[in-house]
Amino acid sequence: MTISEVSRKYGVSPATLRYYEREGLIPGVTRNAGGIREYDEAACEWVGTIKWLRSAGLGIEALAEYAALAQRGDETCLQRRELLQNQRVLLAGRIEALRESLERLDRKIAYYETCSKNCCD
Amino acid sequence: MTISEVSRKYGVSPATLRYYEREGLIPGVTRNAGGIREYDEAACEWVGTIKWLRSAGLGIEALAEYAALAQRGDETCLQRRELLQNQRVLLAGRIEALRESLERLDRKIAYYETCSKNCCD
DNA sequence: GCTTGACTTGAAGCCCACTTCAGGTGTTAG
DNA sequence: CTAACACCTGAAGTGGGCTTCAAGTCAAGC
Repeated sequence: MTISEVSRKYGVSPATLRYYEREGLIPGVTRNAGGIREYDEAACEWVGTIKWLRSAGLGIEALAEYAALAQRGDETCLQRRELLQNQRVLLAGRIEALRESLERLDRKIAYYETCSKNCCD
Repeated sequence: MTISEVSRKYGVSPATLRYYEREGLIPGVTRNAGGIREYDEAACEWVGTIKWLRSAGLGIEALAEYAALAQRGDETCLQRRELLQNQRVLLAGRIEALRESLERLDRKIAYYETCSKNCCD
């Protein structure tokens, strides 16, 4: 697959794909004779994985670490699991904080609905 | 209250308080004879409100708009409510997306726990 | 042979939300 | 008198995560 095909498939811009690769997030992207990127099945799936791990809040650095571990093979399974577990804790915390903010926002909106002056804060 | 007192009370740095004020987020901060900021009760409470609205995901621009509306008085109640309702929708969407990512992350971690090769993605 | 279009690279730019800096003022303590 | 300290200002810098730019390469079509 070419970069533009992968781009279309996952909704990630070519520039971002190049950026991810530079940062070591997508192992195994090769070049053809003319120097053009060639994404094989595995590289392509990495893009998908990275995309959703990004949406789970993992930063570029954490993903680079994860990708580096994955490249070292099965012996790093435990470390990768730990990495994801740490990220899971962070994510759960963020969600909980947002959930509380949402509740508070709902209470404030409710006050605005019984619009008696400046309401709660 | 001085800036450093407000800073301590809400855990917001003096630099950030000045920044917020510059951006119009904290109406009604006055200066004493020497030009030093004087936060009255209302200004102080604004800081608290802004702090949690920030944590609810409102950006500086939205907060500036909100503050501007609030300064125009009770007649802007409806607009403020709508602003908050729009932000509520955004926040709920973000939470839902994160919740889905968390579930997916949990599934991936579970696969790592029955560690048979590279697991799901 | 020449243009077109998709690709390449390194470097610079951008947005957001601050943070840091440089230089200055005003009040208080010794 | 001066040193310390908390404050002030405008401007520049930072970090994360891209995005844009400039300049170049290559294969295909006319």
